[in-house]
Amino acid sequence: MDEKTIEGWLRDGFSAAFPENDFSHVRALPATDAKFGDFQCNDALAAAKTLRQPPRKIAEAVFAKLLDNRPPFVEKLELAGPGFLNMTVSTAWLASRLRDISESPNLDIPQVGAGKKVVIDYSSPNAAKQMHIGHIRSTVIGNAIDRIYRALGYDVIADNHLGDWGTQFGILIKGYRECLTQEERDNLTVANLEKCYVLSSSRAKADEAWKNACREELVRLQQGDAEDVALWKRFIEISIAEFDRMYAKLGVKFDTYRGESYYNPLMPGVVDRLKKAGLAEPSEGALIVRFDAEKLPVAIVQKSDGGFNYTTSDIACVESRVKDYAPERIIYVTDDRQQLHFRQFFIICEKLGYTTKLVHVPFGLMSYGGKAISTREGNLIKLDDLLAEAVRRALKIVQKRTTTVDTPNPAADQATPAQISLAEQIGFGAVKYADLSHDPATAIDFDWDKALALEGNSGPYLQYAYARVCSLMEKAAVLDGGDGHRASATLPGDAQPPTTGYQLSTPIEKQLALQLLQFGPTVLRAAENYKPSVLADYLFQTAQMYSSFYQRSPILKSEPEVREARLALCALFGKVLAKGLSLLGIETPARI
RNA sequence: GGGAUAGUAGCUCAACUGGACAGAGCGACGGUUUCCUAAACCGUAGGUUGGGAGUUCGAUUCUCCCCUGUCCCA
Repeated sequence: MDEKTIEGWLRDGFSAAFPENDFSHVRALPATDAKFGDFQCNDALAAAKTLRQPPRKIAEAVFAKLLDNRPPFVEKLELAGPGFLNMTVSTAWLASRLRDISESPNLDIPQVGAGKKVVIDYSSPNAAKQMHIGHIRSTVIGNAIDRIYRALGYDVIADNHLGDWGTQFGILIKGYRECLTQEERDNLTVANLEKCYVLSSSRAKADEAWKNACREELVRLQQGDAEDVALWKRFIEISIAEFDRMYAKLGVKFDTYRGESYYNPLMPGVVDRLKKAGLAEPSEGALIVRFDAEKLPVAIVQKSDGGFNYTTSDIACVESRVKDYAPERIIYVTDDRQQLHFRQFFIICEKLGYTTKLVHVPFGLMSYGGKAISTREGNLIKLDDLLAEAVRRALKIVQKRTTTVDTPNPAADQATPAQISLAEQIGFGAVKYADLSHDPATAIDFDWDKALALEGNSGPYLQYAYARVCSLMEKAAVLDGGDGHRASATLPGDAQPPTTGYQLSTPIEKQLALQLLQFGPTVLRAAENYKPSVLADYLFQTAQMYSSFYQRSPILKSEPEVREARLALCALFGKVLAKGLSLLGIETPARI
């Protein structure tokens, strides 16, 4: 038994009491209330069902075994209520655990993904359209899952499944030729593409000849007409450049941009395999897959006009990814309207013999004013505009705060580059956190003030907590006779464990220490549940705890030993906070 | 019509997958700056977890039936 793990001891206790059963799942959870101790184990209660015995009796049996074998660092073990096992650990043990975390290169995040590959499919906007607030969720949630999986040691391939193929390109090419000025064509932007699409498609609705012309362009494109293909490529390039501009602001990076067009040539092969496997059958001129056993509606894999659809292209996509990457799992982050579609094509993949774990992470669609976001509703807010407003709001506060401190001349309406950069870190952080702090499943009705909250449970609250830690470290270094640079070396890099040890001399310090121990397990839980919100919530709670501690406990002015110990605790908190925020894609400026 | 998903404080959300008295933020009210950044901290008020039944030591969580919203399929 690893003498540092409570869980090893607990599992041994359970196994000793009930040798027939498997207790590898037994866990020590943080106590729900400090009055119960530091940790609690509920598994004796949970075992009541499988062991068919009263929970209290099971707990008593385990309790006896645990007492026989109690490691020194468990100061107290109590049996409570219907069968809770409550534990109190020694401060020395806690201190040594803090030291472990502090010295661990990944802050004790379990490396469960080592040697495993995972593809994460997210963001996936449509080409030739500007990104709007509805795109935040897939991008930001997907990116956080991406970062979290990397932190767990997974080899992640972030894939942007662009909507770069389909009927809209006939309309676009026709629109490009007829609806734009020469100048607009020469300096083509996504905004202009969007404009000519709107003009062309509305014209197509009213004008049959126009509609046919669009269709003809599409056919030419599909048949590989050099001119149309060149145009299409240009549209895609311009679109990707524009997306990348947004991704740069959001700190998002993809490994590949394999859009729908990439899989287009593979679709006939998919249909062949479906037929051979006996999964697809003809119906009313189309080719369908039935899901009688699963009680799901049929999926069309080839339309009566010979065209394919999403089910087919997504199967082709799985085949392609399995072949190229051999991932252990593929994660799709899309809105929840697509749940049926995913369920269907996951089943098909399974029947085709693919063993790769396929996961759909559905999120609630973002609405605005209670209505779906669409051009037609006239409620479409461009992502660019949202981010600009976020920076504007953050800048207002940044200027108010920093003008007095740094720049004696407040006349400047013009923000300095440093102020703008800071406002971006804060504003973008606020936007991301507003989304990530919610369970992906909840639908969000967009609200400027909520999306850009700067107080309370918000991104800036966490950034502020971090900046205060940095400031504290800097002052400590100065007081120690240094030049103030030690702080930047201390954070976010290496928090030096105190020579005197983490003392944890007050209850709040012990609480904070216990909370910091939960960082690794929390990151794992966030990954297992595909919920960055689990991590966001943890970070907020931790920061609250820290702020409370910071408020009531003098640090720099304490006695040398206490001072050193508290500084170390603060530094470790800072490291955990910075790491956690980085996993959410939120930056941590040292000053704010 | 079938299915998915949600319903928790005035508002926005949590609740570690069945655990101890359901917790935060915002808003409201009241406090805290000769003191390490007040974007902070402390306190008060606010709940029949949509309704009803069931399963068991124990239900916001699981099952069934209603009600309401959103979405998907034909």
